[in-house]
Amino acid sequence: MHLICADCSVSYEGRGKTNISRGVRLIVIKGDNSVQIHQDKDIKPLNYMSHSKRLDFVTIDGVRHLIVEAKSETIDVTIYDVIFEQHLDVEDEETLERYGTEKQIQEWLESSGFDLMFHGDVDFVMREYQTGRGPVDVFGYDRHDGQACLIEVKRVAKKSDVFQLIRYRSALLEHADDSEGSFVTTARPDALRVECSRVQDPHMYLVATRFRPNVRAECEKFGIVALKVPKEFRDACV
Amino acid sequence: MHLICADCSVSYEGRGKTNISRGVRLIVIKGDNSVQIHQDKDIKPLNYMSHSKRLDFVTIDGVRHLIVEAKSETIDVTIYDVIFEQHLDVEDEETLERYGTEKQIQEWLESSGFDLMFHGDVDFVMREYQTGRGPVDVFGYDRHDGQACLIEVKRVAKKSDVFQLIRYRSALLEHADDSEGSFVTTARPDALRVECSRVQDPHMYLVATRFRPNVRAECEKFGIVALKVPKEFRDACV
DNA sequence: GATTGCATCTCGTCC
DNA sequence: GGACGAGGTGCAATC
Repeated sequence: MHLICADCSVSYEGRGKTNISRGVRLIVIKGDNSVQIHQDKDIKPLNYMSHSKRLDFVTIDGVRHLIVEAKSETIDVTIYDVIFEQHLDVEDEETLERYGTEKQIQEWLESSGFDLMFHGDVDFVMREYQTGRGPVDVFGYDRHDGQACLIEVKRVAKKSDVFQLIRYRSALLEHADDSEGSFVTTARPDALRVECSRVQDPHMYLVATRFRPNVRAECEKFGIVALKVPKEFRDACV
Repeated sequence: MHLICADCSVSYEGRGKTNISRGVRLIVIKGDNSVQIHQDKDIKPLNYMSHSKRLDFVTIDGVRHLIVEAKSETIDVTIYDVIFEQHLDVEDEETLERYGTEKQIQEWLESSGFDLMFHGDVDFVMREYQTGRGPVDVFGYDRHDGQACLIEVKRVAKKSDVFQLIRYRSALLEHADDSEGSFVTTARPDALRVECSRVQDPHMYLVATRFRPNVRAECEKFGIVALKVPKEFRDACV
């Protein structure tokens, strides 16, 4: 890792186009050739480049430049004065362990949380079921009336997730008109089938650890059941 | 700005939950009390905190900890060994100037680009018109048939933008059923009106500097006109 | 290599 | 302070 604190100006051109005039910033050049230029505030760097092809220090008209180039992108750092410079040996093979992600909620539902979540009313069928207008996170069916259950899983539920569920529902109904036989089978050895004739009014569920304000109300408006992930999940996440 | 290169382990709990075991990393503490912990790869920090309320170095059982706390979030950095430490005076008031943003495309359309973009077929009415299911970026009306024009502006057009336009269209049609008089007026001094009776089949436009693959095809399927922002805009962006 | 969708998204902006 | 949406989003998983 190469740290430079310098009085510099930066210009970028590529996917977008930016300029910053002269100022003192921290330049971090990492072992993977990624570069980031930080101000003394915010998490995000002012400028950056993740997969640079070239990385050169050149001198133009007696002024030092750091030129970072990638496929169709360039950063030009004009370095007027170096205040501090340091090379560091930062060896670290560890990877971040995450808990409580959306994927883990889905896995927990599939492996053990389903009955707790739906009180035994819904059977798990499969994940990532293709509705015809994008895949719904979890597909189930109702034990009582045999209706299809569209279950969207989110860490934080937003209003747009409500609309997404509605889109899935209408796509499913369109699909039901077209096809003759039954939905879904491959995911389970027992070839659980949901008869098309019974997919007249798919149930919709929005499962999340947190609901943004108004989202529960929005759910109610469209007949979507909003369910909070119980603490049993969090406990299962070590 | 406070830089520490240290052998450390990090645990975070709050919005999510993460752990990283021992390794050598760079810790950056900025003047706004934000903290980030970097490996020697990637742009994004391994862990971070943007608006911390407290920031303490404490010693527990002879081991130094950096505790960073925000409202319902905590990072605990266990510091086993400091390899390098430095305080830097990074003063920089400059802000990033961006060019070619979505907002700038909208402004360019409104101020001068509209006729170039729509060949004089569409009149500009207003920006951020409320369709009833979210605001469309630009609202216009067709000079020839008087139909409402829903114009979505994107830097990069994705498939979901197509669906968004369709949602706006159906919301507009619902709205047209409900109301009696006319749409929109306040934005222009000449009180340009679009009669409800004429909003039977709103035109849809997707304006972007770049289209993801398949998006143009998707537009065609739903009768949306896909328009590329001309180079005149980029020239106007200095 | 291109695409898709999550994220402790971050960050501005507008209410 | 919350909500909403853009982003040079970054990044991993998937095809």
